[in-house]
Amino acid sequence: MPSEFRLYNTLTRQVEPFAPADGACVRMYTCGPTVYNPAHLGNFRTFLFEDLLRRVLRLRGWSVNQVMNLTDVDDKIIKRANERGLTITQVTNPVIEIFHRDREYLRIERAESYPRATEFIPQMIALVQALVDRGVAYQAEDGSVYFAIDRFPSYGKLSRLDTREVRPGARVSQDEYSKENAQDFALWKAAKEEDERTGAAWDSPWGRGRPGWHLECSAMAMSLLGETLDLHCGGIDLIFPHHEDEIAQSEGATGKQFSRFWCHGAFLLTDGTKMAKRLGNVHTVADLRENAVSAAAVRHFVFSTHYRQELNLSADALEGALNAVRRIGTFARRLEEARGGTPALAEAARIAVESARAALFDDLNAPEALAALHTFIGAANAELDRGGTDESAMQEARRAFALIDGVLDVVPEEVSVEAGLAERVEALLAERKAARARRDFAAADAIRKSLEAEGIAVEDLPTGTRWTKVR
RNA sequence: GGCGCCGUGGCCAAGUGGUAAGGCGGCAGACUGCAAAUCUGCUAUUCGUCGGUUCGAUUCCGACCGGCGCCUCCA
Repeated sequence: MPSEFRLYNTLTRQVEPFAPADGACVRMYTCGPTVYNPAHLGNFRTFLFEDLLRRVLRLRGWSVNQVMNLTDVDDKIIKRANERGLTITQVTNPVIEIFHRDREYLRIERAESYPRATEFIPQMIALVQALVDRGVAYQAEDGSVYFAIDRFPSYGKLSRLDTREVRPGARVSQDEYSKENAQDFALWKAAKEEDERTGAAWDSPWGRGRPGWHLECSAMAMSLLGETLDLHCGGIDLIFPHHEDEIAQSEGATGKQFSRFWCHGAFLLTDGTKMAKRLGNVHTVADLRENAVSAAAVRHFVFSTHYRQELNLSADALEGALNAVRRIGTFARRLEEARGGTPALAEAARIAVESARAALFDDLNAPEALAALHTFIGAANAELDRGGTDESAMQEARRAFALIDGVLDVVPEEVSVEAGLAERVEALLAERKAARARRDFAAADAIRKSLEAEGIAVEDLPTGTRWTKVR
């Protein structure tokens, strides 16, 4: 199947054809979490977008080498470690564990590597050295090393911001470091007392210190993926300054293009505003689990809006996703159990795959892929109602569903059944069957109602009665 | 102040210079002892407002109104 894959590139502000430079493996770097606090759903929206991207890249036929960094040394981590009398590692280790648990809950595929900033200090120092050698970085009086943006002419090409002036209304930097130029950013920060105390200081040619935030990503990306990446992704708020600075550092050191494509996911909002820790309106994966919001529902919710569009988290939207995903789950089971199909089923399957691929390859149009899936489910259900004995049509339908769901991954998980429950339910259902046989529907309905009250759905099918635990 | 995004039915949300996908919800019908699931039909003469370009605009341009984001903590 030919189909060109197209992706929006922040560098050019256009949707462009994309393919990996070597034609086979996409080398992508995705900015990961700063691990001082469990990541919130806003962070996960971005990670979900990246999960979608890597799955679509594979659907297109490429392999993927994804790196997601874990920023395990930074101001907030040091602050927290200091407050609690811990080392930064003692702060970050448990948070990293939570990150992976949340990641798995949301069915976000494991990236090929999760480098920790603290494990790449030598590479970072080498990068700073290269920049100093090339004359685009300097050590200031405070001992820190800064990148001199006016010695890097293309600075600003990604964000297209006029960095010359800081206007009224802009947040003003309260920098405690001394720099030549207000826009220069720290590559290497001279160690302070609390850095030493929390294990956040390393030896370097410029004295004890620690890496600047931007430096971490450049060093890890280039160490693990080479000097020119195919793709670099993150949240839209990283465009400036983080990604702009990464470009400056990396290209300033190598003279080569750092990343061919830059992709940014839009924000997740809560109550109409950005979800951010400092605004105190964050929701986490833990909140979702408490409210029995399945991963499938979250994915459906997130993928129902294009990744470059803001998305507002609301109870109504989540509820809608939960219901939609229930229909998908019912259909998935029905597909497994069906014996045969019809020619029209096969035709619907072909259309679904074609539409979903076209949508996904067109700048990750997940909402449209979801629509293709739903349209397929409607058509397939109608055909299945009609019966049919065509085995190959059935297989084609299963393949189509597996292919699309292999990207979206929106079938709700089965609710686990605790020991002993099955026997108890079966016993009650036997009683109910007897009641129905003697047409004592009041008794039969009472049993069904009591089971439903504890989260057991009872359905009478032509083939017999089936029960499922729904929560 | 600079830069940028958005405004589509009750809710969520695609999309296109040629006459509005899909989901949720709701209503009616089929099926069922009744339900559930599923199916069928209905649910925006209209895409923030006002102008302009055009044979034709929701889609292009301009203004305005409303919401949001970035301008060195930030997914």
